[in-house]
Amino acid sequence: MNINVSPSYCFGKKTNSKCNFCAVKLIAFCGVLDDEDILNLEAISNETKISKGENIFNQGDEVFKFYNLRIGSIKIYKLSSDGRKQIVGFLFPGDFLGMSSEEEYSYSAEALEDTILCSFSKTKLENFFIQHPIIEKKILSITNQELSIAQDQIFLMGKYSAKERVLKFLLNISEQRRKIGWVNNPIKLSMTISDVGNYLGLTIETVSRNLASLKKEKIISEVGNKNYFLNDKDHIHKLIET
Amino acid sequence: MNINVSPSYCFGKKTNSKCNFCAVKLIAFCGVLDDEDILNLEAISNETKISKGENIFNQGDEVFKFYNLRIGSIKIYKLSSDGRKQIVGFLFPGDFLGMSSEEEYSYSAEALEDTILCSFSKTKLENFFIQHPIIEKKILSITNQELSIAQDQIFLMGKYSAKERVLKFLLNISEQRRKIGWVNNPIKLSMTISDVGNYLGLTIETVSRNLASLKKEKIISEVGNKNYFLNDKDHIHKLIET
DNA sequence: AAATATATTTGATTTAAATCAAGGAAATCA
DNA sequence: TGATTTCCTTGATTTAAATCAAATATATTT
Repeated sequence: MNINVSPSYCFGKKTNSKCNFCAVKLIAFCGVLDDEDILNLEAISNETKISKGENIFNQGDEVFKFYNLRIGSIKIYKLSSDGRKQIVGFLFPGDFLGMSSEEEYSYSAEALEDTILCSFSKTKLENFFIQHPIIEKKILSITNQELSIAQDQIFLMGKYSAKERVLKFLLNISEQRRKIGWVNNPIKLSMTISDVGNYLGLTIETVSRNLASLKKEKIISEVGNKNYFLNDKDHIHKLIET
Repeated sequence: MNINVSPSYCFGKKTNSKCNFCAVKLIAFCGVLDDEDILNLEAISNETKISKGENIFNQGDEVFKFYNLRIGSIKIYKLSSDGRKQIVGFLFPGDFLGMSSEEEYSYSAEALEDTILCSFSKTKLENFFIQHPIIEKKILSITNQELSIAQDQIFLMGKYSAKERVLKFLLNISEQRRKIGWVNNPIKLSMTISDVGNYLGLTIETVSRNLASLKKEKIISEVGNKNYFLNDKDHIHKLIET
């Protein structure tokens, strides 16, 4: 018996649970479970650590695992057979990762910084879904959210100018930080300008020039390297109609 | 008792079922249900007819209904507050429509031709999901497929030239026709060139010019108005790396 | 079937962003 | 700590696609 555990946290099995003290518990897919069920989920989860620049999985690999991002950030991208690469999303703490409509992952996932994930065997988590329909419902809701984000990105690439894209990107990152309860202004970017450009359908040079011009117009400030402050969010929101 | 029903189709309740004779049954979300469950689904479904140019619902409307497209085709699009419009997808027979991660529809849906849908009250269909987990699983799979299609579109808009976009669009339509068991070459387009351009992030003129140039190069032929024949699919697939 | 409206094509010109090029700043490595 | 690599910025030039413009074809209405 562990006598070092603070009595105030000592309620039955909860004591041994990492999940109940997890920083992303409330924002992640597992947040819909009660304390007992979360222990059952924890029983089938493992910790996976990925170093900056390493891939979690590659497009075309057979789907064996699903992941939940706990610490760090990830870019997901698609490759064409002639070597062109398109980043289709960035993932942050709390985000779920790895589900596909096919037997293979439809994109690759690379850590933008040293990253820690919860990993689940595909079959075990799918069985867990059957026992706990609430979590499958939550995954469906998350997938619909991702679809909506992807459709917004199609809008951006079809209708926004380079300057609007860059500004919208900064707003999106800021909004994402707010949602997970982080400081959302200024925002320190974990991805390179090259990644930002790739994601937005622009070249590095165009992103750099537009960031420079936004700084010149005092719409944003750079406070430390790749750390951007959005000076007047209301004004910025008016610049980008949604 | 209906004595006019052909005996060979006369197995219990199935007799009265429209669903069991539905042309899109096998490709639609309801195709995973057995004959008995499909009758239960039919009991909560209604037929909705929409004329060409009419909207099924609008972006921002509260979600009251889900739909399954039976006959016709639909464009789904997003509007920004300054009036810009971006088509984010086209839907065809068998496609499911109307689910959102929010309380409101995140896009508008307009019929490209006279269209017939099965409609379901949101709450009734969600209750049906609880009784029939297999169908919720199917909806999750469909949503993941849609996400993958949206990510492919992001790739197209970020990395493909105008000519590649137009050719890929024709290939996609052809592939979609094949999947639902229709003639997939030639393909008669139900959307305008303006819609195609909007969807691909191009102007009408650019689409028209590129179709003309593909015709000149004998890669495609136009056999009747907006009816395109893909002359050598193997060759075309080599032109567009995936 | 003619009249009107809508959709498409083709040409001339412009332009936003890409490409080419080179120097400077950060990050990583030895 | 200095060396090396990777990343970012800024300038000059090019280019693919947009825009502007007008004619033609198709669809819809009367």
